[in-house]
Amino acid sequence: MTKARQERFRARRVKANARERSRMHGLNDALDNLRRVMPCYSKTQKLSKIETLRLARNYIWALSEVLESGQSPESHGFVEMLCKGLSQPTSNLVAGCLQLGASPMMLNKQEDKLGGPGVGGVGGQAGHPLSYPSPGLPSPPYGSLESSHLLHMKGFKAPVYDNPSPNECSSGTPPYDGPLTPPLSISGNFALKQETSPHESERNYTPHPGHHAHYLSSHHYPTSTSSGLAGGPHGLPLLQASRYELPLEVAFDSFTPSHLITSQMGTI
DNA sequence: TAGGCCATCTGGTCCT
DNA sequence: AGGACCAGATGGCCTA
Repeated sequence: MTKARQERFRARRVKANARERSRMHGLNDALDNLRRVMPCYSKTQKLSKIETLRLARNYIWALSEVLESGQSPESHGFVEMLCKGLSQPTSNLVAGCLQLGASPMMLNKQEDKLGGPGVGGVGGQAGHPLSYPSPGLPSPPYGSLESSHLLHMKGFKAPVYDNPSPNECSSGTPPYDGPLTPPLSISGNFALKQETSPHESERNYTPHPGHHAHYLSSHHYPTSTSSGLAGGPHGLPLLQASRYELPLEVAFDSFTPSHLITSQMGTI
């Protein structure tokens, strides 16, 4: 191999690396967008990639069940569906989000709220990273489900998977054995216009950057006094922020489960 | 220190 | 040839 050829090869490799980085950044941006529409989203306490995908699958599945069977999204079954196959920390996180007031995580949210910019409130949709196809419709279920749609569940118990099946996967989360295909297509609900990540154009290559986000894992489990689900930091989408900023009464009044259903029905 | 999670690099494969 | 996609390897960061 001549030196010139070696240089060409090297240049090609460098170019390919840059493309690969860019591709993975795009993938991560998409994953981040997915995180934002999950029932429990926090910029500072991110779900891991795998847990995000699992929760997303469960979320679609659970919403489909709600639509098909008329089951209340406040039901225990709904929460169980959401938590199916998730790791225990994530299950507890989801359950904690859905319990709101009683949850230690919500206390953390409250703490974060105090340190936040104070944005939010009803009608904060304009700041949401996703634009809605029908501005006149009630808020989409995502972003408010965990607080408003299950907020007043009384006596709700978090489904904790203490005894995962023997064939659980290496990450410590049990394999999902439920139906993989939702009983009803709700793809329309997710046909949302994507916006380009604000960081996309300004992202520069930094080899092995430090990790700034905390991912939910067994180590980051929010029962720890120091961690927890922090919410409502600067830059939170308004709708997202509203979940943390709204007084509970407002959240109750504004986003009832029936709103969820009608919103869902309206978009189909 | 171990384990989990991540970003990046790299070579292989497939497609245009 | 070059780009997209994929999976394995590697090493860093973080927490218990």
